[in-house]
Amino acid sequence: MELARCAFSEEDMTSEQFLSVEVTKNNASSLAKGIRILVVESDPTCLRIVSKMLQAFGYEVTTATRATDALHILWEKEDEINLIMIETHLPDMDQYEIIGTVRAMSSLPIVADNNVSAMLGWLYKGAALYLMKPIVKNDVKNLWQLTYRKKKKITVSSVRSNSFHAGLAEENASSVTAGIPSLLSTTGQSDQMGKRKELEETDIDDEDNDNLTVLKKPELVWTNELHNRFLQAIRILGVDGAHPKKILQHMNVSGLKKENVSSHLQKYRLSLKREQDATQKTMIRDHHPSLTLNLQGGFSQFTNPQFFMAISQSEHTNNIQNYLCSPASMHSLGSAHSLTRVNTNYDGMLIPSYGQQSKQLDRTYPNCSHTGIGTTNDGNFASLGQKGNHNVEEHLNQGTTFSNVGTHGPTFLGSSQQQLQFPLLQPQPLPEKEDESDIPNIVTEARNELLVMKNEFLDDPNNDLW
DNA sequence: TGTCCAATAT
DNA sequence: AATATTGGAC
Repeated sequence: MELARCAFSEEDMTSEQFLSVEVTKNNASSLAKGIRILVVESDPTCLRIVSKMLQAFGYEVTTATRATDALHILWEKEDEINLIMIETHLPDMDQYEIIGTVRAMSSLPIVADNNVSAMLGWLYKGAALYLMKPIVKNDVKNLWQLTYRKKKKITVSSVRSNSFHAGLAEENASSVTAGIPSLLSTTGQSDQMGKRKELEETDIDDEDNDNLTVLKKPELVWTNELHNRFLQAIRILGVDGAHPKKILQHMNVSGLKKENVSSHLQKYRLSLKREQDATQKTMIRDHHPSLTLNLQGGFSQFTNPQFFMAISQSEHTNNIQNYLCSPASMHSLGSAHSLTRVNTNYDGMLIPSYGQQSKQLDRTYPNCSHTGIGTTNDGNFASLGQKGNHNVEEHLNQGTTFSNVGTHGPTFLGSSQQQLQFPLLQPQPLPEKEDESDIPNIVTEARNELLVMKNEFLDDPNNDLW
């Protein structure tokens, strides 16, 4: 199940077991989708292994076993390729000749691999990244990031799994990150850990050593606000008509995806069923089988502890957690994602709202709503389809229809970071100016940065996840 | 094609 | 436990 380590070393190469590893889609990163890598590798077995490894992450692969083939492919269809991965010592061409040629033909990022001997030379000649054999999965996991930097100068970076961090840290520091130190300290442990780990882990297989938080997008948290909307939608649609798509529409929450609803719905139905069963048993036991019916069409969910529970403290905590933990760590390659922002809102929310009484919570919401950074203003982003890339918090659209339903002002969607800003559907009287003045420059900076980043990073239509 | 949903993965 | 993802049925 687990994607096995793939290796180039001689021992490993002979072990066919690597080739029999089952690759499931769960292993694949959606970020890698649509990215085609030209793999140039003289050893067929290596080629096979690497291809498989790449594909496991969702990359598309084009292969070549000779330098000449590679050049040919590059010549013919460079536009279909997003990245070149190339063995440094190909039999049919001098190593520096080939990188020189490739570099001259194309500006695609080059990832080289082999032993340490050629590393400096290749980096100097323009390789974006140098991987040491044996290559492990983490080496390859985030290659997609390189493809988003076409327009930038190629940063020299090197070696092994940590290479992403190593090479790119500088850039980060210089640009965006600088303004927002506090945040990074929360999220960006990886930079500091780097050196320590390097010493200890050296060559040991780094299992799932995910410093690369990068790929993980925070889970949606079904806050009570969200859940209430969900319930309300079901109430309106009726139990039978309540399908994910419609529920989604009725909930009218920006950034919420159908999958989110589906998943929640599944859980919801389970809970319904559980309760139904329970009641049935009770009835049977009590010899009142006829009463069983009521539950089906009714709103029995309200009696279910899981789904009824109106308010809990957890919501606030979750929101906050999502914020602080969310991948500011994107630092690996892009500058942009370091922008996670901290708002006075959240600080404010954090402390007081933890009371056990529900009413208190209600009161805290209005606060958030106007302190909140709320919306992303650029409508452009909607065009990104499902993958918005905002670091800007999103808030619930205030459903005009349901505003009476226990909703007290806008709520922030838990996993704001990579959520798309859907066009706002309802009147949104935002005191934007107020917001901006409340929030220090950081936010403004962040917004600007966001724009920059949008161009650099998000322009790519293949961008799948953010 | 897209939606839905049960099963399964994380 | 909660949420996300997958793959098959429609």
